[in-house]
Amino acid sequence: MVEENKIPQYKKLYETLRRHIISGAYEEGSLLPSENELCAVHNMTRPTVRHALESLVQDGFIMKKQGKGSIVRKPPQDIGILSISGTSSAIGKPYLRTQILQKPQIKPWPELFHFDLSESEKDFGCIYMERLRFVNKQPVFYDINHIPNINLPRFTSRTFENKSLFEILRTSYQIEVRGGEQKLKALKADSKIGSLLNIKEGDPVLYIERKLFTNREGFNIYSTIYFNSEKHTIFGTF
Amino acid sequence: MVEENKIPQYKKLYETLRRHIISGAYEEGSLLPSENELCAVHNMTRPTVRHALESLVQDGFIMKKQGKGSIVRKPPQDIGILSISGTSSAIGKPYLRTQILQKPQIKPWPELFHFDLSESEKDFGCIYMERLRFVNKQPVFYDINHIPNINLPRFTSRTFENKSLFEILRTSYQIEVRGGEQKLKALKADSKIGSLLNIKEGDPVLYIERKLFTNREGFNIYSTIYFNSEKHTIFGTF
DNA sequence: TTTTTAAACTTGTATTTACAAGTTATTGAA
DNA sequence: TTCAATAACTTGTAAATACAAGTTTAAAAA
Repeated sequence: MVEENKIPQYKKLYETLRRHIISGAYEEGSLLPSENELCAVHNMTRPTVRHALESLVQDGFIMKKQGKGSIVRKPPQDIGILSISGTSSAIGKPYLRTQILQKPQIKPWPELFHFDLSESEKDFGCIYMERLRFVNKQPVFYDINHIPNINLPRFTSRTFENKSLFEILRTSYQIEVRGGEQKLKALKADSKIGSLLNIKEGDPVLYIERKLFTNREGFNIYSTIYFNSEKHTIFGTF
Repeated sequence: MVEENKIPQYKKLYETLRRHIISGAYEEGSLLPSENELCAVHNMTRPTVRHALESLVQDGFIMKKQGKGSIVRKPPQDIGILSISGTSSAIGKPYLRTQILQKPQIKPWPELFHFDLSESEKDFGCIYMERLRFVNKQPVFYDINHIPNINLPRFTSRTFENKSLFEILRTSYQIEVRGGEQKLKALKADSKIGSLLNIKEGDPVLYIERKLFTNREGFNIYSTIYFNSEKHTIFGTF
């Protein structure tokens, strides 16, 4: 009878609540249904519900208070790239458009790469994609992503327009970002970056190199980001 | 019979294991005792032990692997400016020199402030200080700090040379940073910043505004940072 | 009316039990 | 000896239960 049921219950509840919070079903500062109510509604026991809520706390979607309840926190709408929680919902949807400059394609790893690769990562190729993100029709965000091509069926044929790369990895492949490291600096835009981000050559841009660890052994995501901070800032909580 | 026993068992186990890991009792990459062993040794049940281990995972002290065990991770000594920590650990200490440009002094809050202040913060004045940090005799780091003047006896007469502001707050006043929010952007250096950081006017600098929450209610630390990323980057793990 | 008390919530901690799933070492057969 | 199957580990998920502790609400007493 149970067949497609590979995803743990607490994770399904996590996804459900997360979706509801992001979509605005719960007011910021309001209370989630109590643990016992969630038990009844979703037909689980309290430890399972609490497991889901703990993940939501960890990702900054709720704050718990003993005797009170779970308070909806609604993580920053804008670019939460600096915090682990925000990475998937990096940009608030209403004002954001994502343009795929380079659809995901399988390539060998670059000769000169900013980070050291594990053997398993080297053996498999990498999936490469470039995106440009717009806020209010202004380009603010140019990112280059390298993802090891380890068991990601149909990945290159998926559509990423207005969808979070991390959301797809998490919901379709059960790959979750567990942490990472990053380097930041301010750079002068060269002609390519300048034209992509619609700023003058020589103007300052925020440059970020990131390596994101996931729950899958030897599976790291590598991103290079150029950010136009003329009218926007990168926001992060920790 | 039970009297002093206010701290939950899982927390005590967390502290014990954390202490052992930091002290070096476990080799990096080695395995912690299995959950069942920990149950037996500390006389607790597995959920309790797992609760403690989850906290250790969250804090980066171990990595768990199904079927294998809990792998000791020994988190970086210097956490870096982008995660929860003070700026003094942003860069390896040996090469860092700190110059106090403006000794801590009590002032009113600025008229125009980047962040909203709570009432209690407004009522008390603020302590203001400016620092310039050098790596290899090159200035890389200029920071402006605003701290609410709430019960910090003798704070302005302390010496901060080569000492972490956050270390003093933690050890002398029991104030710990619990989290925060920050905004980042790339800016052109104006003449003042350029001369301070020894770069040309118009060169890009990394600009950071931070609000740090502490364990004391209504006590937040506000910092503005200009970073010379010509030869250095800001590194962070999360 | 105001204050205090108690009840009815909420989340926090903890035990006990069971089985699933991944890893490693051992055993047995080729 | 070599390889494959198995057993004995490990952590992961989940249920059912109990009580502690903090918060809110409503009832009772002043």
